[in-house]
Amino acid sequence: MPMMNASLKKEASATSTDRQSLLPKTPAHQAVYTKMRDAVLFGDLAPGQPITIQGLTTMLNAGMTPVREAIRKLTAEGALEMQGNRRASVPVLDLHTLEQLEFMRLNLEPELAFRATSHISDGHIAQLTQIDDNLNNAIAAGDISGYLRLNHAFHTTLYAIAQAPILAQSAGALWLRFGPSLRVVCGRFGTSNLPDKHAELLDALKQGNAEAARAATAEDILQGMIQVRAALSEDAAAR
Amino acid sequence: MPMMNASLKKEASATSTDRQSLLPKTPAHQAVYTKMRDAVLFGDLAPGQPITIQGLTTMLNAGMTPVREAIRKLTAEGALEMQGNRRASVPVLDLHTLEQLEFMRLNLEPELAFRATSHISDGHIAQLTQIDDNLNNAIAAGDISGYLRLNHAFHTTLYAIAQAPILAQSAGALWLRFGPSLRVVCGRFGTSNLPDKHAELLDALKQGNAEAARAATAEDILQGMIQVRAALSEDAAAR
DNA sequence: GGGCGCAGAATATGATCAAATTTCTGACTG
DNA sequence: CAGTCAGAAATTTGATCATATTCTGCGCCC
Repeated sequence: MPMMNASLKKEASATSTDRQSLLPKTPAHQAVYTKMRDAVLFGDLAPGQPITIQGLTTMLNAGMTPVREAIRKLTAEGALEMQGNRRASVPVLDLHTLEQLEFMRLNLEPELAFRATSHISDGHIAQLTQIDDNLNNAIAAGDISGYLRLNHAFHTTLYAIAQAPILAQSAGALWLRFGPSLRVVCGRFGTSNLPDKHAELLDALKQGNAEAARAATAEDILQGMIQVRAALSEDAAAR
Repeated sequence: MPMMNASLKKEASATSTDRQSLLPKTPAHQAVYTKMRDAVLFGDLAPGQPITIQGLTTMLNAGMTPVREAIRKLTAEGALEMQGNRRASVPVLDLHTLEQLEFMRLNLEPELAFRATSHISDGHIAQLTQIDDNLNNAIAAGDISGYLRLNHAFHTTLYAIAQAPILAQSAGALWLRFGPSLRVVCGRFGTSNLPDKHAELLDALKQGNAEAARAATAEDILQGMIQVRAALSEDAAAR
C-alpha cells in the first residue's frame, strides 16, 4: 500500500549522458539540507511544528538516508531540536534563549563587520549595494519572503568578506535559531517598521571606517532583537 | 536468513561485553557520536588523519548508517571537515583559525563563568573541587589523557551550571576544534607547564564574586591559547 | 605520458525491526 | 445509565541494516 509513487520520480532514462552529466554535482543529502535550511530560515517551517522524516522523503522526493543526515546536521546547528523521544521539531524561542542569542550576535557580528572593512573591495560594495536596493524594494512592496531572504543575503555576504570562517559559521548558526521568529515578527508588524541600518553600514564600509561599521551592525542587531522580543512577549502574554 | 556475519557480534552474550543488549537505552548513532567525539577531543584521532567510514564500522562494531550520521553531526560542529572529495578528516589548526577560536572563547567562556556564579550551589562547588583535585593528581602523575579529560570535564561542568544552553553548546563546539591540538601541546611540553587558574576560579565561585570568576576564566583561556600557539608556530617553522 | 578500465569506498535505496503514539474496547465509578 | 480512564491492539514513525549504484583514485596498457 505505501509503495506506489516511488517509480514516477525517475523515469527510465535511455540517455544517461545528457542530463546526468549536466548536474551530477549536487549530492542528494546536500540538496535536502539546503532546502530544509531555507525552510527553517525563512519561516516555511513554523516553530513547534513536528518534523516527520517520512513526510520529508515524499515532499522532497528524496530517499530516507539523505533526509536523516540533513536532520542530524540541522540539529547539530541548533536549527532543529530533538524532543526527548526521537522526534525533531523547530524549537520555539523563549525570552531566555533570545537573550543568549542577542549576547552572541552582539559579540560576533559587529566584529565580522569590523574585519570585513579591511578586506572589502569595490566589487563587494557594489554587490552589497545591489542587495540592499532589492531589499528596500521588497520592504516597499511588503514582500515578507523577499525581505527575509535579502536581509539574510546581505549579512551573509558581508560576513563572508571578513575572511573569518569560524566566526561567520557561528553567526550563521545563530541565524538559524531566530530565523523562524523573524517571520513571525513580519507577520505581526508587517514590513513597515523593519530596522534598516544597512545604509549607515554601507557608508561606513565605503569610507573604510571599521569602527563605524561595527557600531552600525550593533545598532542593526539591537533593533531587530527588540522587534523579536516584542513579538515573543506578546505571544507569551496571549497564552 | 542473509544475516550471517552480523550475528557474531552478539554471540558472546553470556560474557562481559554485552551490556548493550541488556541496556538497549542508547541509540547506536548516539553511542557512535559520543565515542568519535571523545576521540577527537582527547587526541585519539590526530589532526590531518583521514577518516574512513568503513574503518569506523569495523572498529566500533557499528552499522554504516550510525557512523554516517555521527560524521555529519561532527562535521556540522567543526570537529571534522569534508575535504573536497567525499573524505572527512580532523582539521589541522592554523594560526588564523586559532585566533578566531581565542576571540570566541574570550567572549563566551568568561561570561559563562560569570553567569554560573549566580546559580552555583555548595554541591556544585564540591563537584568542581573534586574534579580539580583529580586533575592536579593527573598533572603530577604526568597523565596526559587524564589531564585532558578532567580539564574538559571541569569547564563543561561549570558551564552547565550557568543555565545558558546556547552559550554552553557554542563553547563546547569550540573545544572540539582545538582539542586535538591540546594533545599535541601536551606531547611536546609534558604536563609541567600547564595552566591552572582553576584555583583562583574556584575561590571566586566560593565567594560569589562573579567578576573575579570572569577574570580568572579569561586568564585560564589566555594561558592555554598561548601554549597552543607556541606549539603551532613550532610546527609551522619545522615544516 | 596520457587515456582507460578496475578496485575500493562513499552515497543512496528499500526493506525490516523496534518503539511510541494513537485508538479502540471494556470495565468501573459516579 | 453515562462518562471516563486503564490497558491492549494497531498504526504510524524512527532506527538500523544489507544491497545496489556511483564516484574517486590508482595502476596498467597503449
